[in-house]
Amino acid sequence: MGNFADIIIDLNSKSLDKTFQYSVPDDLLPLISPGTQVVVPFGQREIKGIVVSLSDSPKIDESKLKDIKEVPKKQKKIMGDLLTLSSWMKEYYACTLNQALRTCLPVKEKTDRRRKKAPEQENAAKAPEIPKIEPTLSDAQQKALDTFKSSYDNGDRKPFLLYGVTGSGKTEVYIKMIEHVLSMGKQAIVLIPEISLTYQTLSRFYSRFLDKVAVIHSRLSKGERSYYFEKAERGEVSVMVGPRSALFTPFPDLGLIITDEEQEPSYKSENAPKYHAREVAYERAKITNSALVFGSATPSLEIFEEVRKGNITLLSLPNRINDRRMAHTVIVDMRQELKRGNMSMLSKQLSDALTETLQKKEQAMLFLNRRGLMGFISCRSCGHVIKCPHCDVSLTLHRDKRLHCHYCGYSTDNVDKCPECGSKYIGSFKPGTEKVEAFLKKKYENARVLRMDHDTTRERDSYEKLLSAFAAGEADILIGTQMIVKGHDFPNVTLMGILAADMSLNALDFRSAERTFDLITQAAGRSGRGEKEGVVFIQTYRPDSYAITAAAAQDYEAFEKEEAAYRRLMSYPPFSHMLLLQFIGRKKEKLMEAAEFTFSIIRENDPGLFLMQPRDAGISKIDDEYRMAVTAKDDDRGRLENAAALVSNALLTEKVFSQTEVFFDFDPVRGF
DNA sequence: GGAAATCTAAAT
DNA sequence: TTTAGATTTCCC
Repeated sequence: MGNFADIIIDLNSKSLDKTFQYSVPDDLLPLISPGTQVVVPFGQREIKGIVVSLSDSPKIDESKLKDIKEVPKKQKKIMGDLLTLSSWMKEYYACTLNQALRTCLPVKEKTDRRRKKAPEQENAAKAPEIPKIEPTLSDAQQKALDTFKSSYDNGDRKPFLLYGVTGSGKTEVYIKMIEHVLSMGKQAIVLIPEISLTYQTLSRFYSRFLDKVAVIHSRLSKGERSYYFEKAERGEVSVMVGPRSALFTPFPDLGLIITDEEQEPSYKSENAPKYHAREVAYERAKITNSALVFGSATPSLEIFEEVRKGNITLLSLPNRINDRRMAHTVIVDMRQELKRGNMSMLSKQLSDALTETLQKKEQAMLFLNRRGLMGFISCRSCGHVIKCPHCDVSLTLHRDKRLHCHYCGYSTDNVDKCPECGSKYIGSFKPGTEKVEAFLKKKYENARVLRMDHDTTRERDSYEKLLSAFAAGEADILIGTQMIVKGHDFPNVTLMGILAADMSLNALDFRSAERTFDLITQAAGRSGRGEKEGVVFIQTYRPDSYAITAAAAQDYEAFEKEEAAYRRLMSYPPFSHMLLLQFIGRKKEKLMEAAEFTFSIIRENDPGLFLMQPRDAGISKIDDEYRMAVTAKDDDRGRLENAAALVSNALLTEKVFSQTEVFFDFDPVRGF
């Protein structure tokens, strides 16, 4: 019985997206079932694989079958529900089964010998420090919790959206929801966007769940992550908090998945399968009969549309706890500033407010989503822009007096004359965080300025160090990119300046308004979280755009209404589905042939499908690789899955694809 | 993903 | 005709 095993080989190739059959030696028989990781001979060498099914008969000539070599001691057996989830991902995202399995089994089995300290001791050390406060819930919080509980107890598994402004106490509601499912002997997963894994949020989970909670984040080594997953599997922890990969925690009896800040783009995976944690959470909850909760202050249009259709139950937390007021917001029209002769990056209003804030010994945050000194060097005579020789992007000047590419890491000396026409009138435009930092240090001599961006947070723990230094009042101004706007709670911050609010608005991407609204709203939420009232200045060249005005008014519904109308008109998600076929390769001509071929076979197979002609990607070259795209749209996602499957099969047989890599991205969240 | 097998073209 | 280099084919 079951002497033959169908195995997926753990090699990343489209041509290996099928099972290979092996015979199971008698001594290994009791160890093997679907989901077991094994080592098998494959070609000349030995490769890992995963058993997906067992059978009693060989499907090819038995003499050709090889034996399974071994079942590794430290073996990662994939849970039954994750195996089901993998097959779903394969179809839904048009990836190989191996890619799906790797995603669901994200930890390589190589245990890190150099683990510095046993992670559970960290927890134990942290927990007692923090008083176990159980705040009494507000009426709205209590109501949300009661609705969840009764629905859960009734076995109703309709998902929830916990919709509450920043500071309305969502975390406390999550904690109570988790306690409820834990009391039933189940386990819970809490997804948080990478960037908002702050000490403040985490310490609340630690103090309430003590050693029952584990936290994973990208700074952990493979071994540490593996260690927590094993604890989860053995039932030693019951709550897993982490970024999208935490979704695949192998809990034996999962009962609840919470996705906080569900609108965050970091929930979308960048590599195949390009899955969205929101969708996978939906599916895993369905498979395991778990409850599902999304949380947001600015819900994605996807989730809000589901609420509107009645597929998701809305739980509202309309007010900040202690009825603390939202900050006062001011839109500053930078075109007027320019007219008045103010060429500076700070408007008169913002710089006056900053002076006042510093005088009052309060703190200020300035948000600018561009790092470096200057994001653009161009010639005033001929208009030539200095670009990266390997990428289709302009170079950024940094403080080391060199020009850097933010995409491939290339750098070169700054220029003093135009390399095209030789003119010495070569200018720099678009200041970045470094420039603002330098400017502030000069203008406000006595102010202590901290900068937080990709460049100042490279080292391990530097992120936490910067934040805790600012929280401790060791600086007066924090200037930073989007990593400063999420989730942090600095009670002494009373001023937030958003220096270039339309930057994300100008991205050539149908989600740019949504992203802009979200960033501004989040940023605005940083100011005035303590006793003192806060103020927010939004500097923009497009003061009338609805993303800006709605964010300034902290009016989600107004924004959602406008944006939904636009998306509906253009048949963009969530009112339609989109398939973005991405072509990447070193040979431009080959790429074009592949894209054109793809276009024609889809067109031939489904003539009625909305399909756009092949085009260059928004960034047409990165790291010497050219990029092209073909886009399809349809209400019926299945129709797009069919198109993807068609292309996927063609990849195996058609040699036009030989020099080109093709990626499938359904309902993309960022430009390409 | 990598080794072996097969194809391709240009050097002898 | 040889041979290195590029491309394709297998792998249970």
